[in-house]
Amino acid sequence: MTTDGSPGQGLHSRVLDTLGLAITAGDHRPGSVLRTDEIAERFDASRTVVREVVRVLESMRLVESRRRVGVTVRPTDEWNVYDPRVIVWRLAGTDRPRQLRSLTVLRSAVEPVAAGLAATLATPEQCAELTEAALGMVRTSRGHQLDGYLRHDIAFHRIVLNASGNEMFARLGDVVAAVLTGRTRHEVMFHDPDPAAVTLHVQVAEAVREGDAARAEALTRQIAVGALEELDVLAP
Amino acid sequence: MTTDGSPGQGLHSRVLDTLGLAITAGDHRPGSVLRTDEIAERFDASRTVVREVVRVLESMRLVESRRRVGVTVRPTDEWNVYDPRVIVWRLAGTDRPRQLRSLTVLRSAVEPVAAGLAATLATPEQCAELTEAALGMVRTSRGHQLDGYLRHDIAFHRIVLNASGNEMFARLGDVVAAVLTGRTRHEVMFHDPDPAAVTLHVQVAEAVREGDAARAEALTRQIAVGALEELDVLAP
DNA sequence: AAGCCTATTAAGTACGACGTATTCAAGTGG
DNA sequence: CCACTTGAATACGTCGTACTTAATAGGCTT
Repeated sequence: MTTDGSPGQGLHSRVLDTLGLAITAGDHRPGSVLRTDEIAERFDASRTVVREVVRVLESMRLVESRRRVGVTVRPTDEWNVYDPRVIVWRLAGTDRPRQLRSLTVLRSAVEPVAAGLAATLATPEQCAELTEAALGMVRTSRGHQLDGYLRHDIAFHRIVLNASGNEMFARLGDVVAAVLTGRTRHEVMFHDPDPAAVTLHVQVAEAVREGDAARAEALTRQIAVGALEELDVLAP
Repeated sequence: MTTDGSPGQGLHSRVLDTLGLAITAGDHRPGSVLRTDEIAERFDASRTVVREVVRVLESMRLVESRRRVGVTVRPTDEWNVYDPRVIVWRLAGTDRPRQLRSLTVLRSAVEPVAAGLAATLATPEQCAELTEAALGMVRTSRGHQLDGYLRHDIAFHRIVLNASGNEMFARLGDVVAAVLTGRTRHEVMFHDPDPAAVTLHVQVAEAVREGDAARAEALTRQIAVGALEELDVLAP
């Protein structure tokens, strides 16, 4: 509720969220048109509010508004798939598996490089936090403490991304959090996390602490490979 | 006018562009507040238009609008730095060097992985286009044909990103285009492109055509290293 | 001095009007 | 019969005003 693509309270947020979810879920096919008045009536909102919502959807490149024709849904490959709200919508919608795969592949590309940079740029404080997160993962890796494990896992990857010193990487923290959360909440509710993965995280923290960029990168790449393989088993 | 973060024609676009540019350039510091009525007067626009603009800026997480207080500029590290318009604004603004570096680092992480995927997923047609682009680079790499070279360079990287089959990668085509354009338009207006880089592009096309994922990835990583080194020479 | 209450402020929402570009179709001429 | 022009219809774009709501500041009470 506090962060990102949260529903919010106002009328605007409600309409935006509902419409965005419907579009990304495919309820309105690319090419189909919506009329502002229709939307206004459907949500019992004024045209003012609907227009503002449309402008935001337009900025996400989900739709295009043209005179005399209406608000047309754009082709999928033109969407701003990096917008946090779009990501949330798509993860909640029908093509969630595809989205999860896309994001995991993106992670597998970005995180190793981020870890390598972090190894040379991380402050002592960040190193301490990273070690703490890794130890937290170890502590919670047994006995169905998936909640706590997830929390430390997210913290770990967020710290690495932040410590990389690259703002573009840092902004992917929310994405990683969404992916990890989604994974936990769907599949592995039964068995504990893979011990090998836990070990790898500890080793990454170690490598970062020692400033060994190559090792941090290689180890993180192994984590990524594991995540991709896990996805291959579970997703179509 | 046709693509991305282009000014457009309407009043809305004009106000949005001017305000977005001003904010990203640091004319309005994070924490400072803007009032809707002020903006409306400043641009001689109605409150309606300004409100729609503010909603879009809010969706980019550049600002936050709160009752009784106004529109406050958010901290830099909360901005949606992946929004094409934000990227364009920042590339046109004062911290252009920092932005160029961030984007190049992102490229260096993503493009090698994308090339590896492309090697196994590219269609024959895409392979042909890729080869054609590489050959175009060779043809235009001598004799101050920087315009043509840039065009083929952009095409090359765009094809690789598209052929990777990952929508997140594909959407970075515009970013790469912006970076390459920016690089050409600023520094190397004098000497021809590095012959080694040209050769690497040809070899990448070759590797993709042959389905050699590891080689395509490694070669693209070399291109990325070159781009980073080039940046070190020119930027602070 | 601490806490409550009220007035103020600026955004949120709504409605009605007119401007304007774009489309479609009828009509005209070749 | 086809191509072009012209006009009407349409749905977004912009505007102004009025009212509502939430957050803040400042004064009042205890």
